[in-house]
Amino acid sequence: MTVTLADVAARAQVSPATVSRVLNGNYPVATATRERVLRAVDELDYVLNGPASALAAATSDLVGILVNDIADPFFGIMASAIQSEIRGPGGRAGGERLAVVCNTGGSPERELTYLTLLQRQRAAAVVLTGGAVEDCAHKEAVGAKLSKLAAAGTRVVLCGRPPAPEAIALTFDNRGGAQRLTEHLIGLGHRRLGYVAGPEERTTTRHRLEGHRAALAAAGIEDDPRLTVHGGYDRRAGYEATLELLRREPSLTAVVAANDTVALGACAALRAFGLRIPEDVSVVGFDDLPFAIDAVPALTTVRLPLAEAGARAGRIAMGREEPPPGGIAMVPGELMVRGSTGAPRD
Amino acid sequence: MTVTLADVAARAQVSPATVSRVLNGNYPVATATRERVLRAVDELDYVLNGPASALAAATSDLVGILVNDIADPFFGIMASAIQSEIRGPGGRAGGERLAVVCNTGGSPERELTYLTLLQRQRAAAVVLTGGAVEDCAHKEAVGAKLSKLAAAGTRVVLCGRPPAPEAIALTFDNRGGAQRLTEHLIGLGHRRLGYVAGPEERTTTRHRLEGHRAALAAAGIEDDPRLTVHGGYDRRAGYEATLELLRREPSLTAVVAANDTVALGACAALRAFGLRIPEDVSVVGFDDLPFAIDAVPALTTVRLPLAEAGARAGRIAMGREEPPPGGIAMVPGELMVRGSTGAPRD
DNA sequence: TTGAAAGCGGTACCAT
DNA sequence: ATGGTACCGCTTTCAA
Repeated sequence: MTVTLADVAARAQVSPATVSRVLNGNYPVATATRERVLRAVDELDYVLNGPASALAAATSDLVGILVNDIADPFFGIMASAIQSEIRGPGGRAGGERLAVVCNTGGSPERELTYLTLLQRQRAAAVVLTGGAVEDCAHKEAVGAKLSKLAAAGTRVVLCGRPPAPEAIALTFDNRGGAQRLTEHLIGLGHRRLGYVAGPEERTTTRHRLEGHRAALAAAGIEDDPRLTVHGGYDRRAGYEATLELLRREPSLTAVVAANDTVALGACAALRAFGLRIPEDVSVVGFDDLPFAIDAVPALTTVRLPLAEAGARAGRIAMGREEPPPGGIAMVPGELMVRGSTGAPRD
Repeated sequence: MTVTLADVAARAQVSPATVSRVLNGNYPVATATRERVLRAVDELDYVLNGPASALAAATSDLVGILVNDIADPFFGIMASAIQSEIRGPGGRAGGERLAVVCNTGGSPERELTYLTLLQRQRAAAVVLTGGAVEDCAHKEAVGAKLSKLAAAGTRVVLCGRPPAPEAIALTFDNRGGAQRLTEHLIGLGHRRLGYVAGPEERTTTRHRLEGHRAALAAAGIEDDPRLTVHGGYDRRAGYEATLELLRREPSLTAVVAANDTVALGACAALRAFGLRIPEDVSVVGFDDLPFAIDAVPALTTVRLPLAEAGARAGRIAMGREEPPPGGIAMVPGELMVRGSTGAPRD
């Protein structure tokens, strides 16, 4: 049968309480005793029972990370950064925390389901990453869940989505970044810009679009609604949206994509159309994904220190860093131009 | 305080046992009773206590997925597919399983640590993805851990690494794929091929390299050791290894990369050197990542049905699919040529 | 079909 | 510094 703490106690000739104290290291234990216990642990090849421990202590070592699309490197980088931040002291039983990466696929229902699952597991912390769905009912449901989680002692962090009273937030400057991206193209002389937006009803989609429109307005360019096409935050969506843009307005000289993954799809569509980048059409994308660098020499991106943002989220989640004033930290975008986005042809 | 199962029982005027049976749905309960219980659950907003449940039932709903690099889309795709496969009936309390994506970073120690953590959590299943480290001691340690996990009722699946007696394996044809990749270039007339290998002591690295060498040998091309450079499975490593290759042999006409991410780095390095792809140098990579498609029109890849492989791993992990004969299933690669890898210049 | 009650394996308070 | 021991909340025989 499986070895229990009592077995270890018996072998080390101490009480279960002492073994527990040694294992958790949060209580003074005589050195000789500790060694005896550790030896017994080793000899019996004892492994702590997580559920039992979590039950008794009313908390677990799990840290939930909700992402909209785990196959998107954007979230992989975030998750990676958070994960590398949650290790270290403070956790139970050896200080090892387990990151639980949950893939919501952008679905509101699954988001709630996962939050319930994490609540059920008595997670130590929960980090929600990426844009949030802008649906009133859903927003309320999530808010209620987060409140309950927080009340139960789970630390809650929002990363890349608007702040909420229930949690600490780490936000990106989506509006500002998008605005500067479009300004950059306008500065090069572009006037007919296609915009490949993200999914409707997503905060990131709306904010970035607002930034784009602000830049157009500031330059006195009419905002033709036909030049904005919505779709998912994936490559295929970028591909199809761009084809649609070309159908609607074959003479456009630049395409702004709501994120890098979408930008890749846009590039593919342009090429499929026989257009060269950036000689015929310039393409810019939001975010700063390593792989996008190679997609096309002239890809321009707004650099978001994603890894750093993720690391900060992790630190905040684990309570190592003082929550920012008002519970909100803003991570500004930093414009980065790679190669040259060409000037318009005609 | 938090609502417990006993509270629900009291409100529904039944015993805790009945509530438990309703929640787990694995026992006959009168319809009227069930409804009364469910109403109480709803009214009290009851959430099952996972640890308590796991403790009593001696098993949990957690499914561990070990990946070498969560920021690499390759693993994101795998994890995503597995995650979407593990839902459904069979799990405890509502059939909802929680995928735990663990990022080992390719480190043997962390791999073992995570396995221990999952063992501690009494995980329902564990899926190890990607190439394994080829160190005898480590291999033994992992084998021992897996045996214990299996003995404790955890299903163990290996996906993309060599089979082991302790588990069911789902393998890729690394040797064959790599061989055909190189054969393809040789067929185009290339004779001076650089090979950007993965990290040393990794099964995938060795097998793909073996395939490459087999192709060279079959074509009667000398295997110059200077034309093989090792590095990590990331973009930066591919970049640096390619620079090193160019330094050693400026006249090479093609580069074979051990995976797509590395291929991207190789492309970047060639461009930094002022070389055009594929006019000056052809590049091919292993795997089939969506983003790689856009990196350069002529990128050639070996197509691995990653999502399907991941899904199968998930199914096997959950016992929905019969383990393959001998516990091993082979997922063959399928050569896919995109655009044209050019013939050598001279 | 339902209830009673004995664990499951630790934790942490209270003693000593 | 260490031991004794009530719980933690749910599952699951065994009875009724």
